[in-house]
Amino acid sequence: MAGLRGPKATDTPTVERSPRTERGRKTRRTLLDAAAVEFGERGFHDSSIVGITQRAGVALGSFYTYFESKEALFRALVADMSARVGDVGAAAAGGIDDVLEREQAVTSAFIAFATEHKELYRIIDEAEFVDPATWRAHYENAAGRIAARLRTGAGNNQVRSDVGEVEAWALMGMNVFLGLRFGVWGGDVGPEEIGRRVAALLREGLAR
Amino acid sequence: MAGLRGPKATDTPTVERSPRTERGRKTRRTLLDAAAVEFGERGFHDSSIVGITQRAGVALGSFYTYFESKEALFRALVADMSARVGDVGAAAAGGIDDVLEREQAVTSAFIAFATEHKELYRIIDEAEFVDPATWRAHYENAAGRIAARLRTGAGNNQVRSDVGEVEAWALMGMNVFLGLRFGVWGGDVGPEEIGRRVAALLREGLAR
Amino acid sequence: MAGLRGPKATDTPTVERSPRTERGRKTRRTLLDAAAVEFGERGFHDSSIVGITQRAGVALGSFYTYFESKEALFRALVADMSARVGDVGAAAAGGIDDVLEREQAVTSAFIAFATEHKELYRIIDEAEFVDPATWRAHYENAAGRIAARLRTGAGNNQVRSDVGEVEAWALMGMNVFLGLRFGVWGGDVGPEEIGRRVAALLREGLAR
Amino acid sequence: MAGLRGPKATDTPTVERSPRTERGRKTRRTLLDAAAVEFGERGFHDSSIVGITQRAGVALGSFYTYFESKEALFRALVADMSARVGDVGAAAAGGIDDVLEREQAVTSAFIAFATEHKELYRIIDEAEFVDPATWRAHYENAAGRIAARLRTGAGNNQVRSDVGEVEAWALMGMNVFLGLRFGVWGGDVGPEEIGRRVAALLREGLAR
DNA sequence: AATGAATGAGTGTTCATTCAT
DNA sequence: TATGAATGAACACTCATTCAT
Repeated sequence: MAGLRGPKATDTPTVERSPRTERGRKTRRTLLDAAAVEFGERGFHDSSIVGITQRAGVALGSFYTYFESKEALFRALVADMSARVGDVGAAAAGGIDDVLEREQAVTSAFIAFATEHKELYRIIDEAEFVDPATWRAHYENAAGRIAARLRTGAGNNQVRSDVGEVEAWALMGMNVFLGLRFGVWGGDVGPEEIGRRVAALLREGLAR
Repeated sequence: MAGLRGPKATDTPTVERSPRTERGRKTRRTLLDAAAVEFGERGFHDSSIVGITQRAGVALGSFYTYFESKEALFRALVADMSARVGDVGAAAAGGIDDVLEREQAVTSAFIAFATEHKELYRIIDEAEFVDPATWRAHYENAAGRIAARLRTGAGNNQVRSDVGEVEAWALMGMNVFLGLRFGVWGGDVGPEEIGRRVAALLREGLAR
Repeated sequence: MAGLRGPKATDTPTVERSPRTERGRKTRRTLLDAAAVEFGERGFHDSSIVGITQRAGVALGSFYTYFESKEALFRALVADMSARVGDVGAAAAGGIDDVLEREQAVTSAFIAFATEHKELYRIIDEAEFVDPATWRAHYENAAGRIAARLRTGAGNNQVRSDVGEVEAWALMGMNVFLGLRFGVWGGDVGPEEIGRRVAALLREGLAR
Repeated sequence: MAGLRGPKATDTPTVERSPRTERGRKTRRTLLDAAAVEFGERGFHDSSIVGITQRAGVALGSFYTYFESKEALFRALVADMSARVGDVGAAAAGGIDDVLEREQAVTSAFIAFATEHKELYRIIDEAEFVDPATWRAHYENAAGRIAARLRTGAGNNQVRSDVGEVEAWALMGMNVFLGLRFGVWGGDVGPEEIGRRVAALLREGLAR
């Protein structure tokens, strides 16, 4: 990422900055949580390290004991969020055999998660600009997981045999936008209802 | 938006600084085009006015003859993109009576447009952070147009009578993500095929 | 040079920052002079850009209109000083045929120059740490010029035929240290007298 | 020296923090050696306490058990180097009665020492900026020792009676620059040969 | 309209030093 | 003595914006 301010970077090899004591682990966690709030509220560029450390009740300099840079912190947060979203989906899907029921459960769970974590979108979305590679990987992985779930169904003769990557991306797009509209922004339609409607769409389309 | 730099910001409401002469109109256009490229390549924050004016072959100071601020320029670009996307949809939909055929045409047209304008997403997506109100309005409008199109169909008894906002957002999500995956990123599936598959999904769902 | 503070450097290619207007040229000169004083008084690391611009009566940001970095400014200054020392020597040597008379003139002129420009040593000496390549080149060039002058004499049978690089460096060392002791630090022995004594040493050694 | 960072600096006069145990003495030595390498490689300002303690395999905090500050450590190193250079000269001069033979021996020994200790110059030279008083004292002492040696010769009628401080500084300058050029930088002329040539210069000058 | 020099608030990062354990 | 987490002052550098010409 270009355009950062300040003088040259040193050649010093990047040393792992993992805390060695329990106290250290706690401080690192505090910083991560404060950062999630700050980034969620103000976005990456309008967030500042001072702001984050003040929120965390930690000295400015302590930040660099735990993270290499503002970007590195952001990346850590994106990875965290990405993994949590994946977990939510996996948990919701677990143990359901019917493809469409399964997707209904995943959609509902995801909407619920977005409702609870309004900062999710601000962080994942901004990764497009701050850490494009990770951002792209996030969606490719998610689409891959959806495709895999659908394929399981295809093997079982539950969905049309030509269902593939296009449908996976379509389904992901639905979930993401419904999560934005009815999760993050809020509204009168709840996660359950959204799940049901997506499932209906997948089951029979929109046609009368 | 916080975090702006530089001398006092005026509170004067943004009046379009419209050029009076032909030469002026040309300069303004040059700047807009340069900005689209710069923002598309580097994002809002890593783009600079100097960069844009250099690309445009215009003196730094001249920028402020045409735009009130960096943000104002960005807003102009977002509005432009947003309108063009709307136009593309309207043009594609025009004159088609069958709901699903119509959506198929819109999807194909949109994917084709995204393929041609890779900077589209970088600009619309970043509006979430630079100009959230406009960004939200962009999607609300788009969803509204989709809902209206579907409703036309509902009135005609072509789609289920309970199809509403949820389905509109779902459809918009599909289009957006398919445009990203198969338009911007590129791939072996063309706009026509994508349109056909979305239409199939809308027509009969995924179930066998 | 490692260890500078601040974020990453941009990839932006180094554009020449030469002033295009007369006003600009004047500002650049003001900055250079202020820098010579600041670096001379406090050394490179304890000098600050704010300090330099304040001395120059110029805004902080203006600095970067003329110099790429603190280091670049320092390099410019070293080059300037180095060239001036060379000029002083050349001017003093010009037109004198006798080798030893010539060196006497150079030594006197150099001591006088050092007396007038106390910041000379602080700047050249610190280049060893800030810009080692230039620093080394400075001395290699100076030694080369001395060797050339002596060789002229050797060709004329004025000095021993085995006089070479070793003697050039020895002579340079004398001049530098005498310039420090009797020029910069000051004292009761003037440039003329120093020149005479060095010439005496070169003419007949120290032996009785 | 200005520009120090970190929490309040004590004004307590520098008391040597001498280790009480054998283990402590060893740690202190390790730190000194690591510092000589680090300062030699990177210079004072680009060296860091973390870097030094890491090289030494010692915890950061332990540093302050042995040295009051980064500067105090540097001063200790300068003093050490300065003393060693003096010892080398004294050892080389010991027992030689003839003035010029004696200086020849000193020069050769010094060049050899510089060849072996490339960090010598980086440390002494940087003292000009970090600890100017010590730096000046170092050269004044060295010049004083040379003057004393020459005076012994003058008393013995071996050198001209007017030989004094100027000649001492001239000789010191030769040695220092020859040590840099042929010792630290290296080259094809060895210490012995350098000594011989300096002696020749002192004995009869350069004139044919 | 055009030019480009001038302005200065803002911020990421470094690192010597302190201190609780 | 040893450890390593915590502290915060200091500073180089960026760039949107203004303004004299």
